Amino acid sequence: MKIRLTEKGFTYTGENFNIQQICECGQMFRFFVNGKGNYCLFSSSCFAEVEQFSDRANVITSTPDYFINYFDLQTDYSEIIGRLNAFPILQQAIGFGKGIRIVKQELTETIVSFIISACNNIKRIQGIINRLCERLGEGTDAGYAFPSLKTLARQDESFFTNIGCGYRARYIVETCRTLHSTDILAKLQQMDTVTARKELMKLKGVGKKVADCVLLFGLNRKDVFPTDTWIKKVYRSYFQQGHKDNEIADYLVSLFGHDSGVAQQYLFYFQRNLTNV
DNA sequence: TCCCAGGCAAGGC
DNA sequence: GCCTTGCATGGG
Repeated sequence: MKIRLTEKGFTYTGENFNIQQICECGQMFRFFVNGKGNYCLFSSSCFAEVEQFSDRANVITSTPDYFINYFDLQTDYSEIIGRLNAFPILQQAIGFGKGIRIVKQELTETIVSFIISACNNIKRIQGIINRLCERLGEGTDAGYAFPSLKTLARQDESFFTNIGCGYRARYIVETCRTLHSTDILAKLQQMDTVTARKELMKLKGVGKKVADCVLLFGLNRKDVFPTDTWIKKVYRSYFQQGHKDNEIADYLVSLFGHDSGVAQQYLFYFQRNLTNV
């Protein structure tokens, strides 16, 4: 068994799990490194501290079931890697970040977080989301939960402006109220990827890129390739040229199929760490 | 300082 | 449809 429950949480023994890479590959925003050098992360109302070793990881948490699902531990990433290694640039990126896994985040948190991410930098995104949780989230001994949809839908635009959302404030207000007053969230789970994307893009502040991030990180649809400024750099450096910006995502999905989302994260992490450190 | 950041909506054609 | 522009804010 790769997963063993312990008195403090659980231990995962196996390949393809590196908590630094999982946190830093751009899919989540609520994490920090504590005094012991351990990555600590919040998701929804759950908290975990992870001790990383070369052959295993100890996940210290009061909600092990949540994080066993969250870390996508039932998926065998070596199979995905085996297929992606056929592409030389992927082989290189996987060599750099083979411990990445696609996490399964709660839908509302994913939608709000990635609306905030638009035309923003990662430090500032993290700051805004932390303030959002501090002001509206339920307090626990570990920190603050992500606010409930009900609480979010009750805020007016000035609240989101005051925590630094800028012009995204009105998008968040409108989208939270829509999510709260309809059953879109439940319906999204049942839709195929293309239909779900169209539905997501009806939400204010959600375009193609944000929708694809929600599909990947919130609905665990791996047949999408969120294409942002970093991925455009990757495309221009390593792939066949000639596609317009709005054609790149479809082209990359045509190459990587149901492994697209995982490929995207390997390449994103690779590109950011090559050029941004 | 000035440029840019995991884009999106709205308006013009 | 496709292309351009404005947008709040703060990190580097």
